[in-house]
Amino acid sequence: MRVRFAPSPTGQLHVGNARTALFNWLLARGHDGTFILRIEDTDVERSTKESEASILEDLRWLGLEWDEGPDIGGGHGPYRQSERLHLYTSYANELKAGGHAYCCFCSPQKLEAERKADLAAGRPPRYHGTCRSLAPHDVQHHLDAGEKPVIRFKVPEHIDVTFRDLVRGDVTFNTDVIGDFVLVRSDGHPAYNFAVVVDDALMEVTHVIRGEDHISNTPRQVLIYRALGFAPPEFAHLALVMGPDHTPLSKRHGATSVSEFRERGYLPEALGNCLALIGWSPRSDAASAGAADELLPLGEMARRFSLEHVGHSAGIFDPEKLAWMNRHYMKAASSSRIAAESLRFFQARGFVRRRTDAALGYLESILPMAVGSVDRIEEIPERLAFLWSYDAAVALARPDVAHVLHEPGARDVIAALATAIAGPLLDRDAFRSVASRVKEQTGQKGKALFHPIRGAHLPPDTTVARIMSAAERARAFAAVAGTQGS
RNA sequence: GCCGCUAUCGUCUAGGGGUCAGGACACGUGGUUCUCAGCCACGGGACCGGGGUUCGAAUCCCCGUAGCGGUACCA
Repeated sequence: MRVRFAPSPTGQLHVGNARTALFNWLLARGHDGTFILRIEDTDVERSTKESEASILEDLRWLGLEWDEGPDIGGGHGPYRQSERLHLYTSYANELKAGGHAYCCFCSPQKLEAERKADLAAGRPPRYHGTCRSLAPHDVQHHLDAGEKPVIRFKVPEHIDVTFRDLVRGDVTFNTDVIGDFVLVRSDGHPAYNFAVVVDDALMEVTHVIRGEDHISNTPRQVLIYRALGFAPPEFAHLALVMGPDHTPLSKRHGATSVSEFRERGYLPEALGNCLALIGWSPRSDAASAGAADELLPLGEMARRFSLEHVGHSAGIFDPEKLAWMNRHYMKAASSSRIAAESLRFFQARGFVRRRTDAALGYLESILPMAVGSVDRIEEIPERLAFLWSYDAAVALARPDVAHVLHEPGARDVIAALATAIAGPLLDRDAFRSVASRVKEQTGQKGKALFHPIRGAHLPPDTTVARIMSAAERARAFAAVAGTQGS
């Protein structure tokens, strides 16, 4: 089995594409197959080296290593379409010689006019075939005049083209709705449908797993396979990933690229796991299912992955579920790893100046206070900011704290706390006794008791009690109580 | 417009002619003397609509409807 992920380097790796890459990877790894990375950079206008580099980086970050690709080579290279131009030219000539393709000199303006006319008349807009049967000497005439032709594929008329889709079953299109499409652009670069076929055939790709947006391209590609005498691969089209409003996931919905998620402090295993679950379900035994069945490392997913269990309908990306998974994986990760990952965020906050063993060691020691109560690594410094400075006014200004302090009885608790706490520095046990004294005095318990206590602190952790001086605490709590009185 | 794909809780989904339609996230309630988180328990919550086939349809078929995709010298 040979599968490939073929991004075009025109921007950052989108999570939807990352999911496509993931499914390809899972299938290859689960079947002892080969995962190929191919760069589709035939759109010279939009392709950039920077995009290519960032896509490779993001794939590696996700743990989706490839066996053949532009940076590591392989037996079927080169792996950038821009380096395979001679191949497309050669096969285009073969197609022309075989009567499957022809030169077209129609101007973009003429084509656009035809399109509009078709639409206005309620016909499917398609190429009218003006140059389809141009005599050789006419072609030569245009060429001599310096015109740059495109090469079009001669689509057989009135036939059904059926291909098997491993996710959806047989899909049929009639060629009546397919006009003679462009194989090679006037600048000599191959168009997508042509390049994929040549590459997939030459790279001996056995399973083409890609987004559903390619489903209607597939009959064109099948036609090219046939004309070239190649056996088409198996196809599998994945339903797209949408935003909460059921429109394609885009910037409007927040983060959409893998690098954005990385920058925001998500762990790769969380993103990968979450993406895999959109459209794929590892479970088969519903009765014994539980959360643990969804929390799977890449290897385990690969072992269980199967296209038969891939859904047919579009899925909505759920940030809440990602957050849940990220919390899970942050807790599962070693504190040294989280320390290393969080360092840059502490640096951004100005809490840590440079990366030293001592700094890392310190972070590691304080991390447990935050991990488990934040969704993302990026939020950790915020959570631990009190270690660098404590300001009662700031604490009181927090919306969540203000809310807590308006709960019934909160004021009494704070007032009691302000007096009860004015003792020596608290340790865990001392804090406990203070808490129970306040409890007795106010008659509050549970949330009603601890919410205000925690609210008065910033951030919510007992460690504050050890770090703040008694004077600071008394002042802070008195300030809180005073606020309540006003 | 035309062609194609799709349709189970708010979301991701399991299932698939006879089930109490299962799970996860989120949500609600209670428990947990350090809130939040976590953990535990409990709870509310779904088969797009209409026909047909059948003893029986959420499941099969058809038609609608809706969403998405395509209809490029973008991929």
